[in-house]
Amino acid sequence: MKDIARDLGVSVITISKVLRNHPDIGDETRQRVLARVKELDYRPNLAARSLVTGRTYLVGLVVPDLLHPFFAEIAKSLSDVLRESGYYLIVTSSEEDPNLEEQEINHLLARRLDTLIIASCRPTVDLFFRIEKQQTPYVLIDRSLPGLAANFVGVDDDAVGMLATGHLIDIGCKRIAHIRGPETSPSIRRMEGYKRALMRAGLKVTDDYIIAERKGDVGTKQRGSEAMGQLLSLKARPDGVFCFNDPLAMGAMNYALDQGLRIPEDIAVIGCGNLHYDDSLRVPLSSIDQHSRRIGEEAARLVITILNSKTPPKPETVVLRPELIVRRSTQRRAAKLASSKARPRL
Amino acid sequence: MKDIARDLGVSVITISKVLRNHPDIGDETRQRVLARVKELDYRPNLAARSLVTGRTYLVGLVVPDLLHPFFAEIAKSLSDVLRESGYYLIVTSSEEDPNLEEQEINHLLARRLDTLIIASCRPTVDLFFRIEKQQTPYVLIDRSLPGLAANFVGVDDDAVGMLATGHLIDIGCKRIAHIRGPETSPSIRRMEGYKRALMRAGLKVTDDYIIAERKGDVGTKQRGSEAMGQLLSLKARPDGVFCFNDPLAMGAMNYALDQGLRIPEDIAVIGCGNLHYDDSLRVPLSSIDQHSRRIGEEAARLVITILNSKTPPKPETVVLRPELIVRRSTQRRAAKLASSKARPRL
DNA sequence: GTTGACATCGATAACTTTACCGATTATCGT
DNA sequence: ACGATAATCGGTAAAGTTATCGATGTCAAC
Repeated sequence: MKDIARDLGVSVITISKVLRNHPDIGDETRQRVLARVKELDYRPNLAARSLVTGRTYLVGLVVPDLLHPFFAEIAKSLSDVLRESGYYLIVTSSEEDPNLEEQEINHLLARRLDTLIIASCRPTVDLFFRIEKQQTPYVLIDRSLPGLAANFVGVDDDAVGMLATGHLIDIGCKRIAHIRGPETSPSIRRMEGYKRALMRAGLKVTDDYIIAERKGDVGTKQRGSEAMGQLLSLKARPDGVFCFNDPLAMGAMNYALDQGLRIPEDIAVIGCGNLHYDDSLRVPLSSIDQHSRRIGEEAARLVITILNSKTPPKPETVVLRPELIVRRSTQRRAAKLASSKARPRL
Repeated sequence: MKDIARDLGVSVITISKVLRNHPDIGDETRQRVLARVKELDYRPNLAARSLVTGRTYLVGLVVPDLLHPFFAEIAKSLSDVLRESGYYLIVTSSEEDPNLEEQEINHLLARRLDTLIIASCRPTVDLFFRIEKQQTPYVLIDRSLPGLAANFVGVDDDAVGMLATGHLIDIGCKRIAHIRGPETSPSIRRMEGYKRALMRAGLKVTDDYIIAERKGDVGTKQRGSEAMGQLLSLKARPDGVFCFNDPLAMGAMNYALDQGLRIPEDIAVIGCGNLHYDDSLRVPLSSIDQHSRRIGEEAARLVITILNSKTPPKPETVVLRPELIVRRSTQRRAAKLASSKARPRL
């Protein structure tokens, strides 16, 4: 910047103002500066700018697994929306490990990011109080924490459980099992929805029908397969399964099919996530769409709102309504199907 | 830092040295400093550090599509390896648009990132010369550019084409078609491999059998479906198809199956990428594994090597050997199958 | 007692940019 | 012609950290 200023016989401050579209500068000077800037292919040092303005124009994203299409889609839509406002995304994965998550968040805090977006696997709220003490705004996505008044964007997981289970009931299932996810709010809520739907239909909740996620996360597809094995070995074999997410459902379906069972005739299966390949599977998979893209977009919108307001606004909660997508894995009685909009995407 | 220094009656410099494990500091002082640092939950301002050291400990990743599992897997493995060395990843998507890619790279250059990792969709090399002028090291992944001596990590795409096409020939296909990808080096090379394998087997190359990627990227699965439609309308219908990647193959298979064709009996299909769900599809998909995780790991290793060496080392090229994974979509003659190691993952 | 080696700590300057306010000139109404 | 207002530009200081080198103290060796 000094060089340009010297070359043009103006001050460094003038250059700085031109670069930020400050209205102080006359048109002629502005043009001369811009010309020279382009000539030298000059770009201001954003680290120095951050130092004095206190803003980095960086937003941190912490997810449990970048490979999971659900989080990948969120990352993508987040990145798209934030970019339009000049913010960039620095992503990191917690691998579903609370300690790693803490470590990552600590590092991101040191970088003085403008906001954090977190799909947390932490069981307690202490870490988030620390974040608040640092004055760093944050937005929780997908997973909420009890007793924490924070910005949150996610789907109504209670409704997810009810919708999926209710659908299985509608098509005539009597013994409905549930394969759970990791110990976080979505898994808990979806199970509650599952139980409520059963009770509402006069069916009783059987503990044997609820398969918990194991600790060592071995990869959800294989886990789904194992869980289905467990279910099929029961005396009263279930005739419908609601899986926490689609990879689990894939594994579960594979196992059942390999055992010679028919889906949905012998056992119906429904997942959650509505992933892109659901309609291309051995048996196209019914699922609950949780609007992952919109979660990203809403979170981005929230972030921008927060960063544009002088004083931190009070926490906002965005809860999206899940949507039932019926495919063959639950198409047992054609009569009952009102909304069979299997939307083909990508 | 000033506060801590004042509290402890030492200088700011001492604090700084302790924080960076500089050997200058005595054990007792070091402990006192660390205690106070922990007490205040203090973290040094990395923007200021960047300003004076000239390093940001940030690595930029530019990919055409974050949602594509291939790039998602690379992002994940990159992030994992880089984190161990204290580097973080800032990711951005070019949406397969050369102009957007340029814009993104410009922005990343302004941030003075330590290295860029790029899966480029640019047709020319000019932009990369600009990057070199900025002294920012970079590593190309997946896609190389002709006439550019740069660091590169990717798979041997010529071998991919030969391996896939050769496999189709081995199982008895006579009229082998190819659905291409976007106009980048992998697509070009794979087609060359495809042609060479045909010629080597004494089969002739038919232009009608080569379907080019359309400009407006509508989502590869649907594109695969359309391409298959085009192929099936030919007088001499092909009996084998090699698809540029697995999503294309999925779409192609869906269309063929919906038309009542049998896979692989009427038409065999092979893709590339070996994605996690390949073995759960309507017809489990044969594929070429391009070792996406290792691409990320090797790229990360390269980055760390570059950043640890005082002077920029001369460009390194890492070419991985592709691996054939046979599944049902090409299992026509059981005899020929030597390496049917369908590796179940996730 | 002097020398040298080593361990420990600090002073100064620099990195690049921007916020804040003051200075200068031009324009305009009366 | 005068003061007032607006437009345009610049000076000073500050942001939080680190590199470099110099300063001090300790101890052993001769």
